[in-house]
Amino acid sequence: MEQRLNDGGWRGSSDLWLGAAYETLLESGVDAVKIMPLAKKLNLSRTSFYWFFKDREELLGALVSRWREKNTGNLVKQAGAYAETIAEAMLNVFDCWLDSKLFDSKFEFAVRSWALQSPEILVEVQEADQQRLDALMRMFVGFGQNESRADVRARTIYLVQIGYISMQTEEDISVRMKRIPEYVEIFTGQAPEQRELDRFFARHGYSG
Amino acid sequence: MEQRLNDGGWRGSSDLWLGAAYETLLESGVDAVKIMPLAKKLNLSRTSFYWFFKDREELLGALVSRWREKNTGNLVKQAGAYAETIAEAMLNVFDCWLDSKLFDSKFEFAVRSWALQSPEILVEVQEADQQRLDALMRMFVGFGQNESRADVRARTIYLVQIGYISMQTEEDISVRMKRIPEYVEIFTGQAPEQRELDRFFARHGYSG
DNA sequence: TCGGGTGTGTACACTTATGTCAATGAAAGG
DNA sequence: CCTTTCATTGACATAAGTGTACACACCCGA
Repeated sequence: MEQRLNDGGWRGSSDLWLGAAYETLLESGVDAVKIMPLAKKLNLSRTSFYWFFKDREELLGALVSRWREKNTGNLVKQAGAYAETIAEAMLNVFDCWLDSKLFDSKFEFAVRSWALQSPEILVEVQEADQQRLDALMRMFVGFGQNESRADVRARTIYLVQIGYISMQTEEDISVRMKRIPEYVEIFTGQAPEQRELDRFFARHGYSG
Repeated sequence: MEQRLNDGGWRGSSDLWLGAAYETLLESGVDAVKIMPLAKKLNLSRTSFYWFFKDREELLGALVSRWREKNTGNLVKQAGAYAETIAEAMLNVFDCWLDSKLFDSKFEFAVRSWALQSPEILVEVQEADQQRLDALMRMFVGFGQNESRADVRARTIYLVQIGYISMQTEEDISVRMKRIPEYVEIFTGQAPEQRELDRFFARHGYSG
């Protein structure tokens, strides 16, 4: 093949392989994350992988770390963000579902599917679920809901989102925005103020 | 090996292989549904598979048919079942989530994960989602909700369930039953009557 | 300029999967 | 009994993946 020096620098790196693994995981699931195909994708020799990672296991481990660090952290943060009303707090959480910088839905689904076939990953996922549900529950309790009510409401919004991810729908942002007010009312039992909605729409660059 | 005649009859059949494939799909995902491992599981020679199925593709196709025929049908049926109030109608739908004869959650999740890596399966899943959402929406419209409200409510209950499945939680039936009244109220905006709940609990053999 | 660290590639040994083919075994009916 | 049908098998050819060993090229600092 003889294409060394093609871009003036040295090619490979740990992140290159990890990035390719990430993409493949999202597109085709864990079982497709194999060294040979990744090498083909990157136009590198298969064996050069072993310079950066001990073996395939180590690569998969790096993938899980990436997921853990991104998704759970931001959701917990948004659930605890400042808000005057429960409706506003709810909209803060919705930020996650609409901004891929805060929550990576495809990654989330890929990892959950992975958990199907790996007990270790299942444990990871269940720990994440617990942390996220706790954060949402604290949000409702903070706005005066009793424990049982807060538990079911926290579950509802979390499950709706996990379900939405699992549906793998590709919808226009405006379609989703139209449903937001109804969702807020169902989830919190309280309709959002127009100014709360306006603030929300504005920060997502949507003029409703 | 030599264990032929072990149960008085002849061993193999199309259903035997399909059954093994089903179990493997649920435990480990599509990529684990391979002929060699199935043969090992069944203690049969790998090649005898090809008497019943043309190839692996045909086996996977049979698996999808099984899923399609079971899950969507029952959900649509329950959503259209007789009910006096919206709360009662809701409880009819809940039957699916609590009775594995009506809806096979693990199968559902396995197929959805499969859809991640196969466009054909993704199409199947999305068609199923549409049919199910439509049935739920008709239910709400039938009880006097307007279109937009019915749409969001239908989505909410469906997504909560898909999300629940996707969480792969193993919970005691009593834990789930305790949440039922709250869910009914959140989903329909109307609390269920005690007699409605009693009828529901009774048919699931639960004395709340 | 020379040598050590850093990447990369070729060759090898091994494993697991796929699907075809021809041979065979058992049960059942005439 | 002999043939047919259903069911199973082992041998074969092929493909795709894993990881190791070792040689080679490139870059930088002494």
